[in-house]
Amino acid sequence: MASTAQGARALARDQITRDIKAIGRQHLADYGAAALSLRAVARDAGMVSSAVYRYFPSRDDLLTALIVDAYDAVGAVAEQALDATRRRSTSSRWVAIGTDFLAWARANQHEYALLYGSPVPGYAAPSDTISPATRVPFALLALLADGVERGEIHTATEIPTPRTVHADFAAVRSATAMDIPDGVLSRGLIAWAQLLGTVGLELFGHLHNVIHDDDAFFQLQLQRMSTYLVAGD
Amino acid sequence: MASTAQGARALARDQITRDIKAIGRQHLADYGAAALSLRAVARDAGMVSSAVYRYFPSRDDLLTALIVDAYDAVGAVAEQALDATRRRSTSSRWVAIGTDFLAWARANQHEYALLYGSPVPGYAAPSDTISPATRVPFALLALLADGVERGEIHTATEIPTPRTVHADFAAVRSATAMDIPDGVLSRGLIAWAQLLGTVGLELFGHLHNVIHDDDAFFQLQLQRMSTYLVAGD
DNA sequence: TGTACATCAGTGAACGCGCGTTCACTGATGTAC
DNA sequence: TGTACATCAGTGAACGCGCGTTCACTGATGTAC
Repeated sequence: MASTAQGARALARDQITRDIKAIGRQHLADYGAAALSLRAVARDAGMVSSAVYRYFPSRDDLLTALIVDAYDAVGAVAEQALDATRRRSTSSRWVAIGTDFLAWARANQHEYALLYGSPVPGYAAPSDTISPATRVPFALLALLADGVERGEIHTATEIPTPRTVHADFAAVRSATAMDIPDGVLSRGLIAWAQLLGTVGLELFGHLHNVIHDDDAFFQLQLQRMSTYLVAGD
Repeated sequence: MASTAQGARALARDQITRDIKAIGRQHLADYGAAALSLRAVARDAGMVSSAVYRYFPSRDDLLTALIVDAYDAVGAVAEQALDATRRRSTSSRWVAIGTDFLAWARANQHEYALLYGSPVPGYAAPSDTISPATRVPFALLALLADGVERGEIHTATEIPTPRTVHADFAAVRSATAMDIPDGVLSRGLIAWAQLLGTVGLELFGHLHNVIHDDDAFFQLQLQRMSTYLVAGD
């Protein structure tokens, strides 16, 4: 109960805050982040524009709230995929996470662009967004740590990690308390970049007229990447 | 000479067109694509806003011209890297192209975002942009074809290509007249996506406070990817 | 070489638009005694 | 249970802003004879 269920006024406030965010999300989906306007949201919410200021102190705060929600949504998708596949091989878990990630991105194109595309001009993400932003990468790291522990991931490597990068990787290990060797982290970041890159290629239209069966293509690439992730160097 | 050197009026027209584009490019770099405004460009060009309409029929046409220029610029970078490394191994050529590509992206962040980031809201790229957009991918395909011909790229694969994707890949082969096997094309697209993904991760700030030596990190990832590209499956 | 006309770059005012944000206000809901 | 006051959601008007685009115009540059 704590802070959730207080007076009727507080309940109404929470509800309307949610409504405004929902409308904002819809506007994001319809027109994109740069076009998100408090006045338009207010219109759709059936209130006068100044009323929205009772809920969000500025346009950017609304945008921040939407970004946080989006990071949480896609983070939950990744975590859930990780959970649901606990019994499967590391490589097939990678494919599963990637598939769900793409599905979310397709269903929420503008939110995806907001999180992983070019930054919104004039908007500087505040620190509130940092922690939710780590949920997906964290889930991927957990997958790697799991795979290493199970002995499913090839850990030896012939490619040396530069000293400075080794230090950064070591910091990741201690910050997450996950014991993932340099080579595996490097390969993991390749796979993560490849996932983002492929989703971007599809969503932003760079595969138009080149790849026609997007699903089959994406599966093939995920498959290949997952093999590399567990067995490559 | 043809159409380049005509009367003085035509020369002046070309020059001012170039000036306007240069200022537009600067505005892109300073404020981003969504903030590109004809009025602001006109101000900086020392003309009244309506005068710009003598050179570009609308804001979107100016944006299109900038996009075409940017695709041509980065395309030239890739082609030049390909040319300059003709004597080197396929894997080191990949690293070279990737390095130059990143350098261009860093030096032209907003242009990079314009080409490979999220689409500009409300702007639909006209067909004029298609052909310049293919220059980088085409250079990469040429690298792959070269590598295959020289026998430097491992062509066998244990991962089957779905029928529909095979058809798309076959279309690429016949459109480009380059004989690149399915598996190599698939790996090439992984590498291309990985390159875009990694550049995006860096430019859009997702490696902040995680990776500190960006150059070393990028080199490591390029290195690893190039090994996979020529020798992986 | 000189004149008459056509072309074209650039001007300045105006159009209508939507935006973020502020502010004094009204009236309903909640709280303390 | 009832009254007095405080809190707060929502109103409506206003501010100043920058934008894309149009239009009738002026004056300079180019072209045809």
